[in-house]
Amino acid sequence: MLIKIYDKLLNRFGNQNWWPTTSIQNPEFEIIVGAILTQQATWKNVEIAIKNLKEKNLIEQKLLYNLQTTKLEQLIKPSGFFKVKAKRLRSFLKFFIEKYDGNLKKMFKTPLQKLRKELLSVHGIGPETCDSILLYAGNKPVFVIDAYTIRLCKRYPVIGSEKYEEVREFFEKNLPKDVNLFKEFHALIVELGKNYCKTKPLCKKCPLKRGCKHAISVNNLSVKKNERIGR
DNA sequence: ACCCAGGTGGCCC
DNA sequence: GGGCCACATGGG
Repeated sequence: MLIKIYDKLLNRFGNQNWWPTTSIQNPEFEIIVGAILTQQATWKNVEIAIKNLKEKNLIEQKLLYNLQTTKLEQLIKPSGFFKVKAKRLRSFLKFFIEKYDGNLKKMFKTPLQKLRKELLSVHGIGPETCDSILLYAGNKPVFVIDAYTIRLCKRYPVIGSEKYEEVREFFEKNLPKDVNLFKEFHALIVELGKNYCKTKPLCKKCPLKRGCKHAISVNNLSVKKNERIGR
């Protein structure tokens, strides 16, 4: 059933090729930085912040950790919540450097569930950021759940849960264990959410709406006016 | 002038 | 366990 939704979304929106990176020398690390910076922010703003870091060649674990906090704050300012995010980046870097010597291969060699627990215990890394790191930087078969996915579950009650862990397990158990599929599916759900699942009623072209040419049987995925998700 | 974004932690009950 | 709040910039 989930794979059917995936097909509809892929057919409608096309391949998203997540995670977007520009770095050739340290793309996985850039993904981790982006995963923290994109918390409750638009990707456009995160791109500016990453560009600022990149211009100073700071997409590198130890260089970034050695940077003064106030300097870091100024560079990531466009991504919003900049003081909080500077602190969160530094908590991750402290963990990453002290525990794994800033070595990505070493970190991702850790047994998945153990690493997941470690990441979740880092200040500022919650379930979505943690799983984004595991999936997109570490290529681990972990499905990323976000506010859009929860929204989808509310309106398409195949899962019967709106709790992060339960929804994640449902997706992981009911899809082929395919990292690239996980990457694309999550990206497509975000694309759907950005286009159709916000406060406005669903557009006629929504692939999850009845009557649409890509329709599946979903009653109503629209969000009530003034409904707030994720806070 | 609102409202929102690829969340998270703290505090309260 | 759930409900509310702060955090902050840039775009619609």
